[in-house]
Amino acid sequence: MEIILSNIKMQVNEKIYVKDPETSVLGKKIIEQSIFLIDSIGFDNFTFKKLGEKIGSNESSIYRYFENKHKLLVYLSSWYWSWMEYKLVFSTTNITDKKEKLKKAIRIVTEKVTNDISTDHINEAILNKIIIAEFTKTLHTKEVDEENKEGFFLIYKRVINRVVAIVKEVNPEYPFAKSLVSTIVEGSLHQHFLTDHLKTITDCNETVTTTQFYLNLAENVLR
Amino acid sequence: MEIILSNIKMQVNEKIYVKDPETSVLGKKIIEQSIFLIDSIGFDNFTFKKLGEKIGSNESSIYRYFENKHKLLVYLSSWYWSWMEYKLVFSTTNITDKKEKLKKAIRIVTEKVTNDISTDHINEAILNKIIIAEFTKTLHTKEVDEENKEGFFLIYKRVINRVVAIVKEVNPEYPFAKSLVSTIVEGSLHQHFLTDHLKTITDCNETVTTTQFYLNLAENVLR
DNA sequence: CATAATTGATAGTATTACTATTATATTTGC
DNA sequence: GCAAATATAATAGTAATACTATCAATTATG
Repeated sequence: MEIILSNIKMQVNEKIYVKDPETSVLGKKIIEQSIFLIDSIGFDNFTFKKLGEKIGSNESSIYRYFENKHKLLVYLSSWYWSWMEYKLVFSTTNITDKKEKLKKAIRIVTEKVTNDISTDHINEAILNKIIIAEFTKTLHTKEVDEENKEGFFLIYKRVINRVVAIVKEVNPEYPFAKSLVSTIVEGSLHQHFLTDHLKTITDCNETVTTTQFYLNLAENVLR
Repeated sequence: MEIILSNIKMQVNEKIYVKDPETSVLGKKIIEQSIFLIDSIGFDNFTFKKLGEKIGSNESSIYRYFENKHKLLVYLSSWYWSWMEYKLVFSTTNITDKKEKLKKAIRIVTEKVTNDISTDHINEAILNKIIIAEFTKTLHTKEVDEENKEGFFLIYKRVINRVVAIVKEVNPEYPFAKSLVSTIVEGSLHQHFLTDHLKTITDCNETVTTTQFYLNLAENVLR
């Protein structure tokens, strides 16, 4: 994974940013450091002013890249799902056994990310922590419908539908493929969150993983 | 349901509010109208000033009931889950068949709420809409752990664990009862959200319901 | 009816979420 | 290598948010 992705640019919808952060040093610094800052203080407490101080730049310079912090979070999320799609496609294409293919796909989308150093300025492990803690906020706004029309969530939906296609190969008769996969993808983020914060309502931990739970679930549902 | 609950006060943790809104006319007005206002403009755009204008009261008066809008949302959520617990207990206690009991429980926690007029000043159908759109925000904060220690999410966790107990009656061998139920409860809110906003990644709609999907899921997983 | 408690009105602070302007630095194209 | 274009920094300013404090007016209760 490390070597393969190092030179590939993740595709992110142009409407999400004012100026593409990948095209300049400052832009990359904004992305790199916003990940650390959001992880440490939480998205609600995160402001462009604080980020500016952290990277030694002016608040107004950051506004030239992103309209507001919500769009920045949408950008980070899009990047994450784009990266996830890559991992998914790359590690499932050559598997001929349908069940094995699905197992691999579920592993990819439900496993916690540990240090994958595939890209220079983005720490995927910490970005994964942000997605677990904050991704839901990109969707739960009054503007979802408009932003969905603009294509802000396209990559996320594409990841889901790629897994749906694999599910349908395994069991074409199962009538809830989409709901099953969206439940697995969103649910695994939730289970990771519960493992970290509300342990009394989850069975997942370091030994029994979220991935095991969903592998078992999918197998039972699709047999 | 209507008659039974009309005189029962939902239990909400005292630490959530400054002054119990159930003890005064203004308090009840705050609860009643905040539900309508959050539903119409969204929680992110909701402010105590706007609520004050709506109910013809001063902003500062609202602060005497709730420290901030986050606590108000936690209050509404607690009330909701307390009400859900009531419905759950009431409609499952006399069912002797274990599988039927579980089916009923899943129906209760996954069905969309349509006009249940059990309480005078709280519109449960609209509160259910708020829970679908905003409940996740009560958990996804930097203060989750402290608030969890204070008992802010006790009722929610209790609802989950009541269903877990029923699951264990049906199949004591199944090793992921907690994760299954937390996935169903949280996942059903998510599926309702997808039905409303991201239809391409769900199978649930008016004819094929979220409830049917989860009934099918639970049956397959626990057989 | 007096006292206590509640609510309303006003004012004020710090922070957030921006926008606009201008000066300075850095790139790039010729 | 220099001029022109572009990017960034610094400063200032506005409106809204998220409160807190004070005091007067109203309402409840013993």
